[in-house]
Amino acid sequence: MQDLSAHQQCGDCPIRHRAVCARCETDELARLEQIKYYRSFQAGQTIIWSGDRMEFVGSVVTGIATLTQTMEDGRRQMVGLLLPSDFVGRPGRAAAAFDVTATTDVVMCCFRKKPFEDMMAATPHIAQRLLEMTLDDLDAAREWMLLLGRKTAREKIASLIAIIARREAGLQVRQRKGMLSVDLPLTREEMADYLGLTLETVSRQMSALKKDGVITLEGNRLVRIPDLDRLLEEAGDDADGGMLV
Amino acid sequence: MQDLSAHQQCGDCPIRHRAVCARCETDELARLEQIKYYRSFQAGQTIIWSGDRMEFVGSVVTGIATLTQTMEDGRRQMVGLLLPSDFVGRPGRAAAAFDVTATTDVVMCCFRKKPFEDMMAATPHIAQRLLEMTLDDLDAAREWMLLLGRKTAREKIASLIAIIARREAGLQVRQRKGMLSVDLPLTREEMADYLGLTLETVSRQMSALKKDGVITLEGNRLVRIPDLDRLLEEAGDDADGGMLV
DNA sequence: ATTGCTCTTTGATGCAGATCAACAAGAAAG
DNA sequence: CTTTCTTGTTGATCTGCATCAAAGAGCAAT
Repeated sequence: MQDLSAHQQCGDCPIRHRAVCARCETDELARLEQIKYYRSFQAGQTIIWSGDRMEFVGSVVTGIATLTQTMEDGRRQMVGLLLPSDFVGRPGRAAAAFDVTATTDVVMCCFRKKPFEDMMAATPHIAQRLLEMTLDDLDAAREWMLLLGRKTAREKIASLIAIIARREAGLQVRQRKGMLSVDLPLTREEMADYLGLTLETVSRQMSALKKDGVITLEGNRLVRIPDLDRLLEEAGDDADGGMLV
Repeated sequence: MQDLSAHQQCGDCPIRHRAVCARCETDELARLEQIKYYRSFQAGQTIIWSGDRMEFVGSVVTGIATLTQTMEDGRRQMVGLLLPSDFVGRPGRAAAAFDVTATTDVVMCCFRKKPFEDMMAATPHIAQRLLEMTLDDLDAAREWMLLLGRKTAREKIASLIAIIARREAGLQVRQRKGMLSVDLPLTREEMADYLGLTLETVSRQMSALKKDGVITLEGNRLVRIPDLDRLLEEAGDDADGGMLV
């Protein structure tokens, strides 16, 4: 089920300025354009199985995917949420360490691993950008460790909503005018997997935050945030939300 | 309290082949040698405060340091354990995101940030190695997310011992001949901060693992592991311990 | 030897979140 | 319109770990 029809120009790409190719000059981009190919995945489909040989790396162009780890007895923990422009795969490693699953329909811009590695060795701009993105991912993972290890269920939910709001808002921390609203890209169960909770606890805490006026729900997915500061307070973050750059 | 007397040659450095300089040629090493300087920190001393301007980056040469995050009400979560050869600091970022604290006496090989960044831009070997190390750190952080989000207290303790054993053994997963023993570099409280537990729970689970013959204790710090497979089983990891490379 | 540390162990009790269970609300299929 | 499936909500109960509390063990200083 692959849609290979789209032969988009890199210049028009919606993630051109944020993905691993962000720093590339036009000639470098032209070379990438030659080796790239698009793949589409349906919602629910597994993109990469943990332990499998990785034959490609790539960027999420549209849609949302998750990175998860599963124990033998079935306990699951999501270890990353992949939004458009996020990079998938690890150059220099043969086997995937985590499952990658499409949560919505996903289009990826892929490169076979070997040509990409060669390209990376020859193109410092790609390696530089990948380093920058990896350092960001590492900081995000470490923030998540605080959440998983020390926050209460209520704080976890508030943090998740705040983080998704921040990422959807294009990294603007504050946006006081008008009421923020966030379209949660996750089911209750996926939220639970991300937060280290059960889906019942997620549901209960969502209801509690709604009852206390911290959020409003419109359907199951659309969350409105009347007061972002209030939400951040509930999240237990210091006021600035931890954006340093 | 800085010991600046040691003017070690990079060629003799104990972390020469594993640190950020691992891939450097002799001429590159010579340039690094010119801008490096050593700093010593006493056990318990804070090396970097979260939020402070980072004026230097560097590698742990000897000793053990921790990376921690603290909430306003005092809840703490360790987000990284820094052993010799690990890199501290983030090129391209002005302020530190986490506290770095010396757990034992620590010697660091430091570079002022700006010269190091310049050097990195000019020396692909350094950037390459840093990318590789950062990707490893990211994988480790994600493994830790599974531990924090889904493992029981007993599994957490077993996992910690297994991971430290693996790192101390120089990344050899198995070493069946003779009994493994591990010198825990952490107090019970530090273990608790790392595992998202209280120190009482850590103490209880250590006692339980000892009672069940999974480990033996010699003093408070020295742990002997009669059967590594048994320990890995208790850790809830799949048998291979997750080493992919 | 005694005092005062810090670190660790162990016990008693309480609670946040897991587990078990039932039901509601759409949405898609017949 | 009814059936079935998926997803979410809510209630009742259980339990693993936190919390509160006290005491032991090792070690340095006096």
